[in-house]
Amino acid sequence: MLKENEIETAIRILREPRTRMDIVYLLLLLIPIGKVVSYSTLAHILKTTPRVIARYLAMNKYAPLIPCHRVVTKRGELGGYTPGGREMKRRLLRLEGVEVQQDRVPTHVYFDCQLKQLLT
DNA sequence: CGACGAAGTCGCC
DNA sequence: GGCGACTTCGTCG
Repeated sequence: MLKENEIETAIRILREPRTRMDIVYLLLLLIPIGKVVSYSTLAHILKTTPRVIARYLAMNKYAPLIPCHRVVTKRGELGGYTPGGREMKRRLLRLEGVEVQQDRVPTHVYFDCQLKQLLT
């Protein structure tokens, strides 16, 4: 169950995204359960670099309300996760049905192409 | 304002 | 598969 202030935050972001960070959060909400996207693609969409996307996600105080665990490396590695670390990230992904082996995700769970198409 | 450093990526070996 | 260079911008001084 969400806390009241979390709900308020979510609604605020949905109604009026104020920062580039908010935009990233909105994009994350488009990812279906069981799929992932790469830092690289998000960076491409926002015309910035993967490093910056990672920064935005790291600042995400609302995890896992904002599903930043669905963002992984372009080459199939898990990438980081701030509170809880890789352990937590792997667990969250598995809960959503993503098969993770040796901290890597298979290429067929990537949602990158569809996400780009949604935005054209 | 200037400097710092980070949840990545690419090219080279 | 490991290593170094490069990138961008929120935060801190």
